[in-house]
Amino acid sequence: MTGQTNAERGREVRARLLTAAQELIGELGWNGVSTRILAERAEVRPGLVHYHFESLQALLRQATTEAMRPMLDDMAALLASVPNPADAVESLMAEIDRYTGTDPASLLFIEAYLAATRDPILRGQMGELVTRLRAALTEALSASGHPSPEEAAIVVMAVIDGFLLHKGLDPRLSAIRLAPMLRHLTDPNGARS
Amino acid sequence: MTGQTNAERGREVRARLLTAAQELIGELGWNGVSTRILAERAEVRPGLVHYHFESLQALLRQATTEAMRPMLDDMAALLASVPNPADAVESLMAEIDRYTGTDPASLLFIEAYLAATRDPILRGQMGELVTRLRAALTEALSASGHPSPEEAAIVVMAVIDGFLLHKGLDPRLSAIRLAPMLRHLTDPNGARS
DNA sequence: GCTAGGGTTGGTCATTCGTCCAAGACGATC
DNA sequence: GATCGTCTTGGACGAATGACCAACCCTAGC
Repeated sequence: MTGQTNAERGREVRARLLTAAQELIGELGWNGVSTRILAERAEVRPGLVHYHFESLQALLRQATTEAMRPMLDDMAALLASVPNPADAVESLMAEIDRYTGTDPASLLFIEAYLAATRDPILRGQMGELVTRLRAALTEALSASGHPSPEEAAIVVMAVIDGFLLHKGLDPRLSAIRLAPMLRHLTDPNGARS
Repeated sequence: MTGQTNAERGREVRARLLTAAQELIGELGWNGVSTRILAERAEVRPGLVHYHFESLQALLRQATTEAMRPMLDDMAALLASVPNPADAVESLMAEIDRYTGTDPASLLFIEAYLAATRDPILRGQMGELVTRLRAALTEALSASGHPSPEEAAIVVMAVIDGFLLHKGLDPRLSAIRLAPMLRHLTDPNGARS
């Protein structure tokens, strides 16, 4: 049918399985994703799962990190594109309002945090990603003259994930409404004791 | 052996199953708790699970709300016991440092948020509990003259859960270090734009 | 003393699970 | 056009799952 080579089809199956996993982790939960459901969503035979991946856990791990990395990289890029990190945080909050807290993308992140507490390998990979973004935010806050950049970075990152958690329970919550408070927190002139 | 009446033993079995569920949800994840593992932890025969509870989901729901309610009530009581809500928030942050983010108690909460996005009944019950605490915090902040009490309450609650999420990834994180920032956020004199 | 009813037991039911594997299919290389 | 390596298929394996049930135990109340 299509002029695909043998190896190309293999790569595509890999990709389909990974994106299917990214969707299903959010929809069914980390432990709710089975090899057969995964294969069905990817429109692939169940046997292929263990041909392309060492185990189901390994597949879920890879799907998670491959979903998180570009997202966090985008945030870091946003941070580097504006002179004042407080502006980056504000546009980040606006971005967050496009998620409901019950969509697969949001839930994938939360599920990943939980799975990381039970999977040392995943914990290492995620820890590196998250720590790197937090370090970038700390750096930016420090450069803008913030008196306690590391603490502010921790708070901002905690607010983002915690807010999504709560928005899943109450969809009426709005992130952009919190922007003034966070600006206050991240602005060098506002966070003095 | 013991002078237990028939109904007393039934009540005890119920209680044992509920506390076992509270432990296991955090240890294995919401979907990782099975009737047999649950019964084993509670030192009870597997058949009793479906005698005392309508379904496994119903058991997990009840275990979750019964664990959350006293915890949130304690927070509300702490809030009511001091004149300045900023003081309550600070001692709350000190309390949080007693959790590692990987202990069953912390993880039970996070798992519950996730499960609530897939179980409308649980969502309703948890939503009520969380909304009530947030309302109490909003009220207290408002009474202390905070310019935007609701937003500050949302941020504080998000920070708490989000911080636990991140602490699971990086145990070195310290909550009490964030106290000055949150005091700034919750103090009526510090949060003016 | 006897009976009614809540509590308990041990087991069964059909499904689903993760993992594995022999056999076949396919495209690239010589 | 034969051969090689990669990819794919369909099925199998033992183990675990949620739910259910008839039979049994025990105590409270008559």
